[in-house]
Amino acid sequence: MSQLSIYNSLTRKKEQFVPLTPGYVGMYVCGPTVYSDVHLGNCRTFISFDLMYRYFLHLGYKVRYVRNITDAGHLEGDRDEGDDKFSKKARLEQLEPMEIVQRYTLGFRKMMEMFNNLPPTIEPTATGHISEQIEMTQQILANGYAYEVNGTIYFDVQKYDKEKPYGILTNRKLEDLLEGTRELGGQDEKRGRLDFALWIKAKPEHLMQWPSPWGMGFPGWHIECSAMSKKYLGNEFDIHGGGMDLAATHHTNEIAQNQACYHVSPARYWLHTNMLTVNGTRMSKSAGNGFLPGELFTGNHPLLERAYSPMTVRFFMLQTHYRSTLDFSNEALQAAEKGMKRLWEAYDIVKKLEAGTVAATDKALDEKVSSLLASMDECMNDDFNTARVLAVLFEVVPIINSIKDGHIKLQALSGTTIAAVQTYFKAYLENIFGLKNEVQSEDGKLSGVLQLLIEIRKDAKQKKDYATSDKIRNQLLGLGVALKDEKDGGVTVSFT
RNA sequence: GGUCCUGUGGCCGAGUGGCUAGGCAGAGCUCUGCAAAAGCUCGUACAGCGGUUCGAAUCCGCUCGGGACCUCCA
Repeated sequence: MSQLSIYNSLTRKKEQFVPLTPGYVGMYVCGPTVYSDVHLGNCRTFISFDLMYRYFLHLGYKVRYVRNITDAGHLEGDRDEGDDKFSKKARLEQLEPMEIVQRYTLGFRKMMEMFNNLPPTIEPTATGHISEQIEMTQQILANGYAYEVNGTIYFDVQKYDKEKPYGILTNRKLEDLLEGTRELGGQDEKRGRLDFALWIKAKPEHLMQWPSPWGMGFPGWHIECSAMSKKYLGNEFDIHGGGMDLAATHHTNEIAQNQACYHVSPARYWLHTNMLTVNGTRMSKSAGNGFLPGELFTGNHPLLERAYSPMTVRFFMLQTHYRSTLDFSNEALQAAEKGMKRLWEAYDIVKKLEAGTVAATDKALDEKVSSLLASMDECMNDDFNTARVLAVLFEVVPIINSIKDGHIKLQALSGTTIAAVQTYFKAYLENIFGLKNEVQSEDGKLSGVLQLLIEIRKDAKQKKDYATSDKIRNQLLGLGVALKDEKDGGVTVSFT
């Protein structure tokens, strides 16, 4: 089997994945800022990294997956007169900042659960790691890469860039970056245009503030990830991930902070997921074109024709590679919904197949299926290409359906191959892709009622009383229960 | 302006220089009391123009179009 290779933003190419410690993976993903509901773009990133997390587990790695919760106030802009996001919202809603944090943290976790994302192994909060952030800031100061102005500590980007390339992650030169930045205002206390705050002095009315060697204040945005990744994963770890929009600023600053503090770049592999778009434009908070997952699940949004389930959305995302943009539309979602249904019905058949011990009667077909299955691993190892894995699964589907319909005999495939199909479908659909059947199983009493109706209908059919049999089928369909007559005389029930 | 990404059949989307991606929609056929599902077959797509090559959607150049980042955002 091939080795896993992943695209490293830092080197801009695919590299074979070699963990720092054999058998273990340390992965840090920038989590949400919990001052409002997560929108779907955020969810895409976390679904992408959930997929990677699941795949590492599938490969047998022990994974420490750290995803932070940003619950400490950051400035709205990079100017210190701005309110922080939490206290602003709090005043608006007459709530304590930590009430806001609590509400949206719970909401976020709920959404992650609905999408069937596994929880990270550690989910640290910024406010829970203030002292670590202060310590790191002190060390950066001691190392000479930061300076204090009136109780605020700034990172000295130009000094840093003399020793290490500041724009290494996004392949930019300092001059080019400076060119794109606005002029410093007259009263600005920063020395350099690109300098960013490690610690920010708080005004008395500021709701979230902590004591520090430089007076009361709060941490800058970038330092939390540096401090927490270092604490739980060490100075150097395997993977650091996040959305592409974080690369140029947040991740660039993280690398600079870690280098300035520990003289080493934190992560070996930097993974960035691409944006979700609506009508070709990026979905974002500031653009106001974002969907909330809840709106999607209820269909309650002007752009949505109807509701789409969490698994439909997850499947929809898996049909695209994580580094490609994905455009959102009703048509595309409906296509995904149908495709997933087809795949899942085939999976239901697969589960019921009885793997014999006989050799394959159709050698060619047996080999074809085997090689299809093997290619799934190849696709996944090629930078988590879920789109191709799905394509392969869909190529196996007609074979499965043909076995069910009797076009292909079960014995055409060897028992080993049948068992492999079962293993692969389960591994990929459930364990790696994290899909689950959303149809609620009917409870005992209703099941009995349904069974009765099916029997009455069967009797009617035998008497060629099609008026009655069609009435039962049509009315049940109207209630969301679809009956399908199978060739063998049986009936398949599915819920819509 | 700088740094990049991107343009694939009606829609969504993979794609290693040569072999059918796949899904959805559409057409035909088979099965079927009908329906649904399923199976089989079908579109001969790669923005345009040049170039490299025996051969390019895939490499190079130019043109046109779309997008991202450079400012809070996954």
